Amino acid sequence: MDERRNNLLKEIVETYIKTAKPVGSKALCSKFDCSSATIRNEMVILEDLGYIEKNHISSGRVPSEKGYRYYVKYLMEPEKITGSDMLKIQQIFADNELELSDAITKCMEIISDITNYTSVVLGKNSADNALLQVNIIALNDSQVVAVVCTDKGNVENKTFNLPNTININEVIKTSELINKMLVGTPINEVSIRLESEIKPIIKKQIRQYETVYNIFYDAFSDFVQNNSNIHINGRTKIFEQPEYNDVAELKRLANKLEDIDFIEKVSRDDDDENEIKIYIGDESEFDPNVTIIRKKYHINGEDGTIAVIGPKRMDYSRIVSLLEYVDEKLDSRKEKDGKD
Amino acid sequence: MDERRNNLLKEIVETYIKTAKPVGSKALCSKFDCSSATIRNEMVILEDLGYIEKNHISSGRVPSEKGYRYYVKYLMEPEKITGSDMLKIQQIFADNELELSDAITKCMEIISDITNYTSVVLGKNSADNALLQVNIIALNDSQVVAVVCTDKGNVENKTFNLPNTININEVIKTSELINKMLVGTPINEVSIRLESEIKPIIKKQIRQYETVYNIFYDAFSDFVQNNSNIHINGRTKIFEQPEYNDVAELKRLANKLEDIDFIEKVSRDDDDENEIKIYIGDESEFDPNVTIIRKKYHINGEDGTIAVIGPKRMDYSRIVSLLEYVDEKLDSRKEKDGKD
DNA sequence: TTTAGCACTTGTTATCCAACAGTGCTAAAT
DNA sequence: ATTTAGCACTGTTGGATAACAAGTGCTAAA
Repeated sequence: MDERRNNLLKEIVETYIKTAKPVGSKALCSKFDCSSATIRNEMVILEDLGYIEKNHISSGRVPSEKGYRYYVKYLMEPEKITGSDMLKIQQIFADNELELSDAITKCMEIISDITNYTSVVLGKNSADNALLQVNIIALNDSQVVAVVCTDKGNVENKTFNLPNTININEVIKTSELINKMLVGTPINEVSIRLESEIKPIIKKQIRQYETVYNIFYDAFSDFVQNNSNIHINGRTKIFEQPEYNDVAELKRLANKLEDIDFIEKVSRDDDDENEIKIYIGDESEFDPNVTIIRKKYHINGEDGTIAVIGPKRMDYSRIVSLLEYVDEKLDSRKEKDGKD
Repeated sequence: MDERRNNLLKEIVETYIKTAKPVGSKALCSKFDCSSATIRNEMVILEDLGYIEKNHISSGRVPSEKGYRYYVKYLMEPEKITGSDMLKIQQIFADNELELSDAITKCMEIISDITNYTSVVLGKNSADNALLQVNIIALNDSQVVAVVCTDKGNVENKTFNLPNTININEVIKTSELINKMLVGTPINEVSIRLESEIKPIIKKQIRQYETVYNIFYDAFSDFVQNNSNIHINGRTKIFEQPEYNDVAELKRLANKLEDIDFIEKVSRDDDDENEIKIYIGDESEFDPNVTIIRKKYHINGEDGTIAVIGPKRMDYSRIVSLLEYVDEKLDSRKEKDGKD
């Protein structure tokens, strides 16, 4: 790939990102100071290499996924954030009373707003939380609330109806047992130890131990489920992108964005690396028609993910710059708040 | 309106509900044992009265909002729920361990599923809840979590950073004081009694009583704010309705269903009456292109609203029957659980 | 290696046409 | 007084066709 060919691909990708229309040879000659025929010759090569595609035999060229990937890897230049975008984000972080997770969510709302993409924040990942305390509160003689609290201060609660064959005291005793034995256990391991350590003990003491066991089992599994708090912003913003301008695709995407499993998959990043990651269409397992740009954050002991969902024709450099800027601002917050 | 005319309108509305296509005169003659011309003559009158409309001069007739309203008020007959629908709802209520609000939500999920409409549940209005217990859990020596629980089983929590001039034990003592004196107080009156009864006492015992007082004050006011929990089910189900089968309308509706203000307006029913209410299109202030069917529930001291959002061409009698059936099942639950 | 020129392909748009569904109206029939 | 058959009229729909725009590939000359 000589320089002109690189520049040509870069130009094609960037014009397509801007216009959403296939890029023809004529439109490019002025930029490269040559005739459209020359451009066409080069285009044939880029097409043979798989970086660009045609919709039909006589249409302009559109970047392929491979083309986007190449662009992102080698050609893309960091974009300078505009003053007004910067200002909006700065204002959020200027408000020191705003809790960190709220600030992050607000940032992503802004990003959705100014870019017309959808964004996701996965915060308060309770994976590294440990059990601090479980309380049983009796509402009346047949209903109890189980309140689970972790060392990071995450709290979840669940109400249960007790069959009248079970005495509330038995439930309370079991909770005391858990508080004695399992405090400090990572929250997602509690269920296992509940079975291996608590169950055998209460088996000897409580007749209907299975039911009591289930109460706690449910309470904890509920916790693990509920506590990955995900915020999705501008769910309908992405609908404004021209690629989704037909009914079938719109419905498909709407369903996808409603699907909590999809959103979770998008925002869950088990990798250790901290840099920005880009998933383009079918290349990833997410969705053939979207690109996802994702960044982990780790700040004051709380970690999570921020992600942007847009079309494959996404403004890569802008989003990368914005996410990096948010991250930078997060770092500055770290110095202020950080105690651990 | 003589009987035949009523029957004709009923037939038109019901066929349109079923087919979503304008109803012509020919299709109706067999049902009324007369010629299409006779039907047409009647149709002209129904149109003059404003009950039906034409899309264009030579199209079949479509019910107007006034027509739907008349149908709902005078013509609609209760529909018998099918066995399988009934079974699905029964199964939910059969599970006695399921908390009431979860059961209601599950019901509405089912209804969304089988009808292809969107549904909303507004539950746990804590207005008439009373304080049951407040717990202070120490995370470390500078952070505590205050967990507030009401007699109806609603729980909220809030984390506080303690200035190091305050001893955690002072906070815990205050919580014990509250638990002794204010249990049973309606949750929205707690703040007042906190000031008039608790504050004077801790003033004598704690040097920085103002800060401690503020912690509890914040925790309780937070509670009152946070507790209207809304569930929306099958947000994209309604997209399958043919009336929304074009891009612009689809986007409009999607935006509306994302708008929390809209959803809140839909589900908040300040009226005292308990019967099912039906809001048809522009007739109400909600949205020109949807019908909302809504029912309040009041069960074991917890009250809320269930609502279904569909096209104006909604299957009114089916939804009314389903909502009534859910309500009936809720009542049966009342007898089992209810002790207050 | 570049370029002008040209034939060719495809999508888009407009127009026309016929088939169709359904109406309103009139005049005759019941 | 109702009902109905008949007919003219009016939009909708779908297919065919033509004109046009955008853009390509290829060839031959610069």
